[in-house]
Amino acid sequence: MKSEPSVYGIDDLVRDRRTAWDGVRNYQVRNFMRDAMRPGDLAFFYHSSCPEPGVAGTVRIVGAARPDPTQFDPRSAYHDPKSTRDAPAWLTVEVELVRRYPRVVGLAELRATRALAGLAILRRGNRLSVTPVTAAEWRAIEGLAGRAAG
DNA sequence: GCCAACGTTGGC
DNA sequence: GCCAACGTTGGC
Repeated sequence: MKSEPSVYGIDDLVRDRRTAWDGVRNYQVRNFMRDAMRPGDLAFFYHSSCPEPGVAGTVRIVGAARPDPTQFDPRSAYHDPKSTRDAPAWLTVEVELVRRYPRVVGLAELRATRALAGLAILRRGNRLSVTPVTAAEWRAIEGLAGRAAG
């Protein structure tokens, strides 16, 4: 799950412990949250569009997808005037912090790891803010996170 | 700031 | 339904 740390980063989640993953305005990602994510599932927290892009930690999904309240809020940057409460266009899931990594596992390191050659987020042109991770990819990244940099 | 890539929009 | 224009994303 990608987020820009200048908007909401892992340190914000350390403070909040849990948060609504709101503001998703992409249909593929909405469907993924609705159909593929389940309470108890684990996910990586990825920092994007920042000086040090990479995996910053892990989170757990703690609730089923529900309508994203920000779509109804005219004051929100995520307001969607076309969406109605009868037929909400956008969903959010709740996540809680599992672990903040001692260091960010950087993009270059991810790319240099053979076990991550197929990682969705590394694919050219990938723009989805939520993408699937295989069990093997999960283990590989956790392994990198537990290792000293270099 | 640049650029590639992709999703969305809207005219036809 | 096609497709060009446009907006957004995200690494560099």
